[in-house]
Amino acid sequence: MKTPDRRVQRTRRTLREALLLLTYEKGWEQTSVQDICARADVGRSTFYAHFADKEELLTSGFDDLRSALRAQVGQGDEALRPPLAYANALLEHLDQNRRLHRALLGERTALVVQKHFRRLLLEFVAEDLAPLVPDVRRRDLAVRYVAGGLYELLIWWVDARVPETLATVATAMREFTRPVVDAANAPVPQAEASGAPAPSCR
Amino acid sequence: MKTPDRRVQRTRRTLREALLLLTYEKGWEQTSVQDICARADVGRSTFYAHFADKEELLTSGFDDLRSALRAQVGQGDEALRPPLAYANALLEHLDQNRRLHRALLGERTALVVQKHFRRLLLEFVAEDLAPLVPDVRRRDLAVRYVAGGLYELLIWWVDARVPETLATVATAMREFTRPVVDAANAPVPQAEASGAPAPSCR
Amino acid sequence: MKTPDRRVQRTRRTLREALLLLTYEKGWEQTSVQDICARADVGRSTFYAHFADKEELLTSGFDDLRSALRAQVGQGDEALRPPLAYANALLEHLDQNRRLHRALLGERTALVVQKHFRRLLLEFVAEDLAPLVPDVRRRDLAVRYVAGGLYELLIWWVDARVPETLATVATAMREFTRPVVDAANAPVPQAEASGAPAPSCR
Amino acid sequence: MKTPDRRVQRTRRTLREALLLLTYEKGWEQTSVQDICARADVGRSTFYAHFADKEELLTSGFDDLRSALRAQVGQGDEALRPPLAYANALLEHLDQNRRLHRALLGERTALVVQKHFRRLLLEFVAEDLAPLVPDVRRRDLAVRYVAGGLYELLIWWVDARVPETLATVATAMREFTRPVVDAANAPVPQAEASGAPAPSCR
DNA sequence: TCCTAAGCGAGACGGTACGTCTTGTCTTCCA
DNA sequence: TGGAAGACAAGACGTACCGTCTCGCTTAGGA
Repeated sequence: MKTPDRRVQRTRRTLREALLLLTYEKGWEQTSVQDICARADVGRSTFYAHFADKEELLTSGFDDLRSALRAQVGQGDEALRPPLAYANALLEHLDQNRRLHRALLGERTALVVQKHFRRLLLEFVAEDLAPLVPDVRRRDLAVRYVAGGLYELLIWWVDARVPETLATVATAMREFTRPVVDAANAPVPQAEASGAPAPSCR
Repeated sequence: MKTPDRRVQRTRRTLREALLLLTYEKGWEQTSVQDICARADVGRSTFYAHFADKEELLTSGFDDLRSALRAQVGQGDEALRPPLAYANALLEHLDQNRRLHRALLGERTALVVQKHFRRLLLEFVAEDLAPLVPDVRRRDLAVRYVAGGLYELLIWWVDARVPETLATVATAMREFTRPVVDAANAPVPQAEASGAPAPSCR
Repeated sequence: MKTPDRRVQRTRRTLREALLLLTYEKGWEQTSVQDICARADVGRSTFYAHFADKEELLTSGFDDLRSALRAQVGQGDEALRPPLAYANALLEHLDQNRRLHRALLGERTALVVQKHFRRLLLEFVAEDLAPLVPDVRRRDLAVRYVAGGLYELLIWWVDARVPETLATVATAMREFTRPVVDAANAPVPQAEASGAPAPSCR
Repeated sequence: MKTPDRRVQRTRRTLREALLLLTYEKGWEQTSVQDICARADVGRSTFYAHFADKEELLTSGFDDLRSALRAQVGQGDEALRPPLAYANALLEHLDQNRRLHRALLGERTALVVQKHFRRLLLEFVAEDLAPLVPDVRRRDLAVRYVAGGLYELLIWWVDARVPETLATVATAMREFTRPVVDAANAPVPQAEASGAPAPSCR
């Protein structure tokens, strides 16, 4: 059994905080390991003793959101659980830490952060659609589309100067997603059926 | 009237080619200005005489795609033009230069490239929805959602090891987008109306 | 036979003036060819059409002083001409262009300029001592010593914030030099005769 | 109290040696920081971690000569100590490292090196004359003259292809200097007293 | 008076060095 | 003995000059 060694924990925590603070201040890419260490008052070699990258440092603290959302989804029967159950929780989380997330997801963000967040969304959406769209290939397409739509919606909302209300966005997320799911379940049309007579109910 | 000076054009073109080639080979971030110059057989100072960054070099050549697509949209009456008119052109373009675009948009890409591509999509989708969704705020939401969906679909397709056929993706793009547009035009429900009486045809 | 073409003369003159002005303002080393051309309003390629270096540009204009002084020495019989005949002329010249010479000879100067000036002095002193010190080897030593002494005296005077009067320096130059000449003509002591019985009058 | 860390010392020493060697080989100005680092097998960034310039590197090692000479002067009573006590030590030092000093002081040298060396001489001569010439202004003049004379003599000797013997130069230094000191103490003549009756003993 | 050779500006280009910055490894010291 | 401090190599960055060159315009000076 290994010793926790409080110093180690303290060091890691301090580094994480410094990273977030600096990312918020200057953007992810402009934040160097040197900066982080300076801010955290930690030797640079110490940093590398704990993490290989600043990316790894970020990753190390990224699971919090994931598990928080996971809790929101609940443990009810999968089939009965409504899709986008996590939507409000997610929006509230973003809303509360808007400044931080703006730094992490906004215009100046780095790939790494996006990657994690997008992967998170893909994962959740995939779970959502799993019971709803039986055809795997259709589902795959839909999952991408929906996850992408949600992602764009979210970062736009987070980064907006005067954002829409939380409720508006939550509603839009659901309203837009539902028909996509329906479309994914509709029979594949032969061609791009030109002037479809009644496209509303399809 | 200023003289074009063919040397300048040649230099810039050579540099652009080198950039794409190297990005394809090693990824955007791993490609240094030095590499580009070496490959293009151009002095490093010459590079900086033309571009401030490798990013600027990229940007400078990014308008080709934009205008190519713009051409596809055609000049027909805006109201009659079908949405996503550019979809097939775009997909074909991506398909033909799949290797290059995989480098530019795939997993290892840099933010910069994504930013440009996403901006491009947002722009086109915005034009598409402008005549279709009168309410500005609803349209804004929908534009984001659709653009995000398309983006995710596209990069997934480009990066996939065994991708779906072009037709499949094109169809999906249209099938998923149409009902979102419809939803954007539907009257806003009061709340997340739980048991909606007749939510379309579902 | 070639024609002078006044433009050439004008260009060279303008460049020389710009060089001096800039050297005065920023020091020799800090003055780039670019600066000179900009100041002279002359194309950089034109500069290189005339001179290989900024050093060559300097050198090209350095003979004026030399010939001016040469004129002062006069054409009288060499044996009768007093040593340091040029001293006052030199001092007056330095005094009149003190600001410029401070730039050229002062603390921030470049080697090149020093080299020229010191060579000039060596030359003149050598001519002075030629008729006065018959022994060649002794003369050589003395020439160096005297030239060095004069040089140091001059640049100190030129660079001094509150310089001595011209007359004081001129007198010192002569007073210090005369006994050195005498010493050069004195019989060489055998060794550094420690307790020299009668080392002159000291 | 801080620890010396031998690596630091080693690095600095290696760099100094490389600098001298290269200056000897190619001249000061032609020696780039890159060269020095390559020769010393030291990273270029390491160089800049220690010194701001190659000039600073030179300066940092310039005190050795100064203190060596200082040691030669001894600590005897100042009044009794003979002037130019350091002359032989200096000449011997130059003689032994003639090749190096030829590089540092000879024709191709840079200002910086000259500056340091001339300052050194001025300093020592000033100390010599302090007890010998009471009048400050006269002394100042004499100090410059003598230091300049010595400097010119020395660099000429160092750079000569077939130099005079050390003894010859040492003797000349003393023989030339002594009467200058005398002259500095003589009453200032009203004019350039033409044919001084007994200039020998003045 | 023409017209031809030159002087000239503008500026592209390759090249070299600079001093700064960041990264990740490795060594040394200290608690 | 393991963590903190920091020396170090490697190498990219963007800037500043350099000296060479090519291109056209203009402007003498000789025909």
